[in-house]
Amino acid sequence: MDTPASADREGISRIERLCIDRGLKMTGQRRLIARVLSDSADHPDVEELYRRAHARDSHISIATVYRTVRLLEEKGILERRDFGGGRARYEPTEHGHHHHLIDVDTGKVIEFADERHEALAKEIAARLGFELVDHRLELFGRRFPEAKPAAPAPRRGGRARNGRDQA
Amino acid sequence: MDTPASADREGISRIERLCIDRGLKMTGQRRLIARVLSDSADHPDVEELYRRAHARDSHISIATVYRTVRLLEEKGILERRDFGGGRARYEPTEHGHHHHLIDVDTGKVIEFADERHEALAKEIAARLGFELVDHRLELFGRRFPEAKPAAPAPRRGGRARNGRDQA
DNA sequence: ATATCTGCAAATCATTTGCGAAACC
DNA sequence: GGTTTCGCAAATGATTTGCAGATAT
Repeated sequence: MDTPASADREGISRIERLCIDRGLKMTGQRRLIARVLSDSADHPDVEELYRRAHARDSHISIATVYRTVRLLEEKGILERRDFGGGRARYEPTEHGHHHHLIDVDTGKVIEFADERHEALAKEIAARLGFELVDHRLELFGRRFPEAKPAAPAPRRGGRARNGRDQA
Repeated sequence: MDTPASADREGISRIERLCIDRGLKMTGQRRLIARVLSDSADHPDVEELYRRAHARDSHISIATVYRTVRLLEEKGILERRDFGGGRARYEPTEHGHHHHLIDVDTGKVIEFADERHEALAKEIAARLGFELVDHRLELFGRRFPEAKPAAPAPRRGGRARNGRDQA
């Protein structure tokens, strides 16, 4: 038997632990969202988080997911990302400074870190007269040998439009 | 007398030239927006472009600015940027691959280019099994010696919220 | 002439928020 | 028990769009 990353034997998920440590009031829905987050290895948007949470307990509303995700971001437990596509995506704060490579065909996100890049960024900022507070690097790439299956341009109504489209 | 970058003696602005070259129908409002863009050295958002255009001719609507800016982006004349703050910002396509340093206190954007970074990005993508299609690097920094004047957190209603706030 | 563009207002979309009811410490 | 959170629906803010009239080629 393997215990999911979320809980050790019906216990407390990693994210829930962090919430408790910061003194957050743990409601059922927060516990649920924490568990969903702990089980997620990807970078879901709010809609997706809601879907996953709703699947486990349909008594949760998307407004609560929005509120919780924002709260956790303010508490430094989550980080908001914008990869284009008009929706914010979230990932747990943790693993040191890393960056993202977005597969332009599938929208999949791959994480990576690179020491040389960290040093270079700091150096560039200094050259311009700034102390580096933060930085982000996003690579958009295509899997090496392959013909892409010609993705249809979605162009859906309303707002939402950004550098590139998401999956 | 110096001629503004937009037009050589009542003539055609740089951006308008590009529009004509791509065979766009040149209406008065497009000509105006083209001129405003040609005169802008910064990275204005649509609201700001509308303000600048409206100042020259109040017979223009913001819907037209949105439509034009999108058209020019599709034609490869403009590039859309997202520096956080919930509004897209635009800059003319031109000067080779460059990146941005955002002053976290003022929201000002400084452009820079760095050969070593270009090479490094390509190398990282390759290491991960991808051909680099595009990439973006954004540095967030604070001017070197100085105490920041403690900016109040805006937190305005509605949507709009991103990594960092804009100026 | 005629296909395209513009203005206006209404529609969308992601996200936030007011309010009374329910839950946590 | 009092404060905080929740669900719902309505409000927001950025952006898009339908439609009738105005325009560029």
